[in-house]
Amino acid sequence: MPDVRDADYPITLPDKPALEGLEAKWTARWETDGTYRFDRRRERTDVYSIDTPPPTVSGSLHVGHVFSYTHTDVIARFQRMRGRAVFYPMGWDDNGLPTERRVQNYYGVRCDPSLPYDPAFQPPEKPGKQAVSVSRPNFIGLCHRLTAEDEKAFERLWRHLGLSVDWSMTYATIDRRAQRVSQTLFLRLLKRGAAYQLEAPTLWDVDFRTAVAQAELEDREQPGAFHRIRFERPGGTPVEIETTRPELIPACVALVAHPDDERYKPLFGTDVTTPLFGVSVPVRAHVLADPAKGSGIAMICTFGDITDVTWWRELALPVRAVIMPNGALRPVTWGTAGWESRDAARAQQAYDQLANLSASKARARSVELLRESGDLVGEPRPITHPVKFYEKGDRPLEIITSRQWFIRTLEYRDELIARGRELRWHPEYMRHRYENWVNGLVGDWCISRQRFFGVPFPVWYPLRGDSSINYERPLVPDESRLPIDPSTDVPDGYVASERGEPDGFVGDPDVMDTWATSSVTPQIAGGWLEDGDLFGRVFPMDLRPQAHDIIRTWLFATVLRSHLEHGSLPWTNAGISGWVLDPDRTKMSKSKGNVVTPMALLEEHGSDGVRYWAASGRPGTDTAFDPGQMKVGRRLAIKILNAARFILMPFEPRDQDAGSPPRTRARRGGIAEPLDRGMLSGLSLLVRESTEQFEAYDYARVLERTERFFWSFCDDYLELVKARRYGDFTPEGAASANSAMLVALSAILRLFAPYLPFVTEEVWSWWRPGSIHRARWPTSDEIVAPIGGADAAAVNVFLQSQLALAEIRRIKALAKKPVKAVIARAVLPAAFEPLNPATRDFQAAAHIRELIFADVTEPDLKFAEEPAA
RNA sequence: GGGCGGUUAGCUCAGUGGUAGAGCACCGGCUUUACACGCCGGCUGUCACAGGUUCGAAUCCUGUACCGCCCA
Repeated sequence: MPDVRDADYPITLPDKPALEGLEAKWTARWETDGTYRFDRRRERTDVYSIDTPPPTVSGSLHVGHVFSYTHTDVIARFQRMRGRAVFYPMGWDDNGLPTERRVQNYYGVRCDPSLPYDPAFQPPEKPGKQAVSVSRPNFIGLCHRLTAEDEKAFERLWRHLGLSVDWSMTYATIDRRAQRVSQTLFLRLLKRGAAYQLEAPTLWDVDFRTAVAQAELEDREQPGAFHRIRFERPGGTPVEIETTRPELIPACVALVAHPDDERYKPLFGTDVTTPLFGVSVPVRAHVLADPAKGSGIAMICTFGDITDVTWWRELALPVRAVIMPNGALRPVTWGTAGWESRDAARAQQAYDQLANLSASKARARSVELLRESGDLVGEPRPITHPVKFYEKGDRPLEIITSRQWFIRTLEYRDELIARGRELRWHPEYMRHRYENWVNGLVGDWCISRQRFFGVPFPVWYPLRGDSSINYERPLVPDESRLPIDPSTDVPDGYVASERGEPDGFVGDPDVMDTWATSSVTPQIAGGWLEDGDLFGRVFPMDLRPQAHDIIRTWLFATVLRSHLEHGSLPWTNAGISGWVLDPDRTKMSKSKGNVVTPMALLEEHGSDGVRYWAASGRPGTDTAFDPGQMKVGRRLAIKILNAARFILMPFEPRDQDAGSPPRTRARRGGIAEPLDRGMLSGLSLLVRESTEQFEAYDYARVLERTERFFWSFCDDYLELVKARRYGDFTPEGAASANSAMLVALSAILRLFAPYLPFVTEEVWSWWRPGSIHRARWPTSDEIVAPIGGADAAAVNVFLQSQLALAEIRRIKALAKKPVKAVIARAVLPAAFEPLNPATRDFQAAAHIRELIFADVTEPDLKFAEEPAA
C-alpha cells in the first residue's frame, strides 16, 4: 500500500499524454501482475464476493453487456480499494437452446440421439442445404467447439473494457464441475422429496419439442377467431359454445358454465353431443367459466389452454388428447376405448381429414367440415387475443401430457417471500417484481428439457420383463460417482449390455432446464463440494448483479435453490441493472437491427469513455444509448491526463529570465494558504459522501459529484493558485499549493479509479508505486490531516474567491475583453470581502492591480490601458 | 385487470420541504506556457395536469392523463 505522503517516488511524465493504447498497455500489465487475483487467505468478513452473471456466449455481444457489467466492475473496484478481497469470477452459460440452435445453423447439423458416436466425424466446411444428422456425443462435441471460440471473443471484450475479473477462476455451467454440482444438488432434492417426477399436462413447444416452464412463457397478441358451434342435446334445443380452437372438438370432454349462470343451470348434469364426432360429454359448472365471454358456456378439451388443465383436474374429467409432441393431430381409431362415438364411422371419416395436420391446418379444415355439417353458427368472428408462447418459440405452445421432473416451489411460497425481504435490493423497488412473481406462481417448477446440450438427470430406470419402464423406482448413483451421463454410464448392479433389454435399465433421456443449472452459480463458482475452504470464504455471496427482466427466472431460481440446500440467501445484495434503450426509447435488440458492436464502440470512444456513460446509469434505470455521453467521458479522461501533467510538472517563476536555468521541482511544505486549505476541506467532504453513497450502491451519484468537483478544481482552484504555484510569490506559498495539489490529485484519481481504470492507472504510474486499483480508497481524514482538520473558514474564502472570479469573468466576457485583460482598479460588493485572506491569489488570477470592497451592488471594473499593438 | 417505475431546458438526466440545476446542443468571445480533445460567457423552464397538507411543495398526500416495464 503506497503511502500518499511519500514524496520521494520519482515522477516520470510523458511529453504528450494520450489515451490511445492505454487499454492494451494496462490489461497486459494487470494480467502479469495478478492485480485482480482473489486472495483466498482472507477471512469471510474481509471478502467481497460477486455472483457474476455468466453470459450465454452464443448470444450476440451487445452494448447491454457492456452497460451492466460495467456497473458490477465499478462496485468490485470500489470494494477492492476499500480493502476487501474481491471474489469476481467470470462464467459462461453455454448450455441450452441458444447454443444448440447456433451449432445447427453454423455447422448445418441436426442431433439424432439414435445414431452411434462417430469418433472421426468432421462437420461440413459450409452448412449444406440438408442438415447432416449427427449423434448426440458428436453434437455435444460441436457445441463445446463453437462455444470455446465464442468465449474467447467475450473474454477479449471484457478485458478491453477493463473488467477486474480474476480470470484464473473462470467457470462454466456445462463443464464437469458444474455437472457435478447440479447433479448432486438434484439428487439431494430427490432424496428429500423436494424433486419429483410426474406424468402431467405440461406446456410444450412443438418446434423445439421440449417442455417449457412458467417462467419462460410470454403472452403475444395473435389474430384468431371466435367460432360459434352447435352441440346437439338429445331431447332439447342445441347448445351453442364459442371457441378459438375448433380443431380441438375431438378432444372435448365436457362443456362448462358458471354455477350461477341461470341460462345453463338446467343443463348441469346433462349430456350433450359433440358435432362431427358424436361424442357424449357432460355439462359441468365451474367458477372459472366467464358468463360474459362468448355465449357464457365453453368446451373443455384436453388440453387447449391452462384453464382446461384446471377444469380437467378439479372436475375429474377424462383425457382425450389429440395433439402430438410435434404439434400435429395424432391418428385415432374411433369406436375404441376412450373414443366412443354415437356414429364411429362418421367420426372416423371426419377425423381422418384432420389427422397428421398441424393445429392451424386442422383448424381450417375443421371449419370447413363444421360449415358443411351445419354445426357452425354464422361465420367465424376475427379477434386479437393473447396467446402463450415459449419466449424463444415461433408457434403457440400446446399442452402435452408427458413425464417431467419438477422442483417443489408452491409449498415454499411464504419462505421465499421472506427470503426476498431479507435480501437488500438496489434499487429497493425491484423487490416488488420478485414478490409479484412468487405470489403468482401456479405450479411447481418443471426442470426437464427434451434437449441435448445440458446437464443430464443422473437417473436411470429399471425395465420390467416386458421392457416397460418402471418410473416408480429410479436408479440413482452414489454422489461420489457424479457427474454421470445416464446415456453412457451404467447404474450400479447392472452391466452395459443390459441397457434397453428386458429387466435391464434405461437412462433418463432429458437434460435440466438451463435455469436449473445456472441457478446454482454461487455453488459452482464458489467451489462447493470440491473446495469447502473457498466456499466458506465466499458464500453466501455479497452481490448478485443482474438485469430486471430475469428476476422471475435467474434471481428467483437461485434464491429457491440456496434456500432448499443451504437454508440461506445465496447473497445479501441484489444489484439490478436497467436496459440500454435506443433513442426511440425501445430496448436495443438484434431483431430491431439497432445493436451496436461493442468492440467498435470501445475503440472509438475509449473504454474509459464508454464506461463513463455506462456508470452514469443509475441502478435499475433504463438508460439511453448515448455516444455523446461517451465523448464526454473521453474528454474527462483527457482532462485528467492534462491536469495531472500540470500538477506534476516541474515549474519556474514566470518572471524568470529566459536564459537562466529552470529551478528544481518545488518543495513540499506546510499547507497554510487559505485557498489550499479550503479546497482540501471541500474534497474531504466529497470523499466522505462518496464513500457513503458507494456503500449504498449509488455509484452513479458518486461519479457525478466527483466529476463536478474535479471540473471546478481545474477551472477555479488551479486557475486561482496558478501564479503562486509557479513561484511568482514566495517559496512557501508555492510549496503550500504544490502539497495541496498532490494530496488532491491522489484522492481524485482514486475516486475516479473505479470508473476510469485506464487513465487513472496511467497517471498513477507517473508518480506512485503499485497499481491504483490496489490502493486504499481515500478517507476524509486523510485529506485534511495535512491541514490539521477541516477548515470551515477557508472553505468560505475559497467559495467567495470562486464567486468573485466568476463575476470578473462574466464582465470581461460581456465586454468582449480577453480573459487576461488587466484591471487597474476593481470595486467589488462587500459580500465578497471574505475572500480577503486570498487576495493575492485572487488578484493574480483575475489580473486585478488594485482591489477594493465597497457597499455597491455591482462590481465596478476599470480596465488598464490596452498595450499598443 | 393488478403491480412497479417514469413525466424537470431543444436532447440526456440530477435534484426526497427553503431563490429551479448539470452536461450536451445552440449563440458569442478568447493564440490563456496543463489541456483548442481547451477556456470564458450567454440563451433556454406553467418542474405532465388538478386538488390537498404546509409559513413555504419539483420534492409530501389524493386523484387524473400519458409513456415504459413486469404479471394476469
